Amino acid sequence: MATRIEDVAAHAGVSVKTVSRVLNGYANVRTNLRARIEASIRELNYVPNASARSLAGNRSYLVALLYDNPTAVSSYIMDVIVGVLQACKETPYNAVLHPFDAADDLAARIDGFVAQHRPDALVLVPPHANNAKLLQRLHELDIRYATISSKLRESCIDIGFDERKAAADIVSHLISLGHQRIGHITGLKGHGARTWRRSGYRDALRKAGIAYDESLVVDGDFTFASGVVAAKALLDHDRAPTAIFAANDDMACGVMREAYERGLSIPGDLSVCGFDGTPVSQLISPGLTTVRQPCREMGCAAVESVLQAIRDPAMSQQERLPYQLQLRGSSAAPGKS
Amino acid sequence: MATRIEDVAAHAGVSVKTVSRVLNGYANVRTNLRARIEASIRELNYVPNASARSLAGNRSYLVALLYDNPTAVSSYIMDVIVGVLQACKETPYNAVLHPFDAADDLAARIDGFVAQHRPDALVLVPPHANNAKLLQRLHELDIRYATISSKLRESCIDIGFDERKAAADIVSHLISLGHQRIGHITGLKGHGARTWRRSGYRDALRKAGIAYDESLVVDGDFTFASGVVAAKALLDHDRAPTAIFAANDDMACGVMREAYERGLSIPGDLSVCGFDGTPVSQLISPGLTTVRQPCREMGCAAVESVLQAIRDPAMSQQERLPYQLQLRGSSAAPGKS
DNA sequence: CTGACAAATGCCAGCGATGGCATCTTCGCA
DNA sequence: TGCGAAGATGCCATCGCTGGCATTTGTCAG
Repeated sequence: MATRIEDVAAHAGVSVKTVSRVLNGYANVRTNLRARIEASIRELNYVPNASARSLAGNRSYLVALLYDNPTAVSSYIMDVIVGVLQACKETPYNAVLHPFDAADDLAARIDGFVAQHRPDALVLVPPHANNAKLLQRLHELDIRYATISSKLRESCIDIGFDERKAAADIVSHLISLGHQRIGHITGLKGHGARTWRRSGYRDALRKAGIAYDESLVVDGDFTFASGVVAAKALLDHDRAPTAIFAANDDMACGVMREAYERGLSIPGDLSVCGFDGTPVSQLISPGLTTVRQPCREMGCAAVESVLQAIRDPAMSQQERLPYQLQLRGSSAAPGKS
Repeated sequence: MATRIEDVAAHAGVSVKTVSRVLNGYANVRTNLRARIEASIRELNYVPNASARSLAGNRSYLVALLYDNPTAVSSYIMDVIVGVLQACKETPYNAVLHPFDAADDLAARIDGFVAQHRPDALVLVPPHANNAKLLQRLHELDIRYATISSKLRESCIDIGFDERKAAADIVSHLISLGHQRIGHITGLKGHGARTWRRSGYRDALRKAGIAYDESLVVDGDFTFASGVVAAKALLDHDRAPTAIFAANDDMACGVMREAYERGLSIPGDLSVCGFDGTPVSQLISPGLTTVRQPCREMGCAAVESVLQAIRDPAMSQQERLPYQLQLRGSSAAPGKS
């Protein structure tokens, strides 16, 4: 039914093996022959059969993206996915998405997944990227992988950005506007992001010589609802902050909701900053000041690095991508309407 | 390296073929044998190699999701993706995402894709779902597919929901609140969604006996920016509407932005409704009244139907899924603060 | 108990590509 | 001009599994 390599070989008058060489980019094919074969390929509209290739070559041309939370894909993951797909587009590799429930014993389930699909490489995002047992197992299985995280672990391929500094930057922005009492809503316990962003918050205060006030730091869990609850607490404070830095955009929206309910004007009565740069940050009014995480770029870079590592197995690489402060209407000098 | 079917056969003391029968769910295997083989499979942690299976069986166990707009995955697509992945999880099938630029000549490019991956089924979302040339080519190639659209074409598998009625419902909601002058911002020309939603808008007006006023209908293109522009036009109208129904949530956010800039209160001075039920509709303040499209459910249903059609090739099926009106703070009786 | 038929099981080829090795060219240099 | 090495090309086995058909086992009526 479809064209096979054999057809191409016959059409070009060469052996199957030579066509295979051209397909796989081997050097030792005479220039004119290569041209003839390439012409035949185009003419016959030949595309190699992925299954046969994978079976014979013991390569799958598959890059698997493992992520958590199969029921609600965050815009974070979405953006990473876009980057991954984009990076694959330029290569013979294809992406497979695989939601893996973090609750499961991943280290055990990964074997089945690998046996079935034999991906040539994996890309892991948090929290899997920080699952030591999983990484351990991947080493045992000798599978190349890239992690996307801000940990920047050595001896692996790890793509990230400087979350701590980004958080510090955004808080410094608030300080430069004149804010002295700045509240912070943290992320979910156990997530690296929680720690990095809170550390950045403290860094900025320290740098500005502002005393750290523990009562201005409230636990959140990255959800909108937790942002609302935390905002209530902060706004009920007897010396309420004039600005709030939420550890992500959803919680910042929660703060804006609570401000709305109380009739507080933003940024007149309260400045609000988020983190992530999700679509909502642009759509909400006023626009939300935030940090855009380079999600797409990280997805892209992860795939590129890990594919490069297939060619040069010795490679290990840590890469920090640039982030962007996005200053919008939700932050302004305190007390200004 | 990994376990093969041969190992399982040896372990269970049967032929490879019999193991294959068990794997593929053939009926004619004696019960005790089947149990023994299943035990061996579990014990050895055996998972069939997908490439070999696909090559030998001329089936790929792949469902491909074709979508447009590779640079910015909309939350619509993302939700469909979640549904598709979810539906695959229960089956031996896997999903492959394939962004296809609508600008390209799809009907031509599809051949290469099919030759390479031999997906057993395709799922198409708009605008590809309405690309007649593409569908034609798929018929020629004899590839099963499901479309997700509200067109509900006969003789195909088509999953959708009643967009027109949903739009009418939401406008009726505004009317029931007491609004008489209701503006509408349309979707992008050429999109079915534009037509259906506008028709629903007219249906609701007609049903309520409100004259259709063309000057209250302004072109948009589904983007936030176009929402802002359209809102300016409507609010500058010498008899400005008291409510605006935007054909999607992003444009509704644009309306809210323009209201914010003008110091208009929502819903006090202006009620706003969107369409889609994207995450932003919950995060924004006040919450946006909208229609939640059953995206995830549609993705799920599309896969289920098309896989069913593989078993029963004669099947064709149209399914309309329920949508949900989500009434939130952005809509209220006119003139009420 | 036997024969005939149905059900269960096994054997072997083949899916479409690549890898290893054998063979054939080409080319440089004595 | 001839020879050897390097480079180009081809042949055949093989990857792990399923399909078709042959063979074995089981069942039941006569």
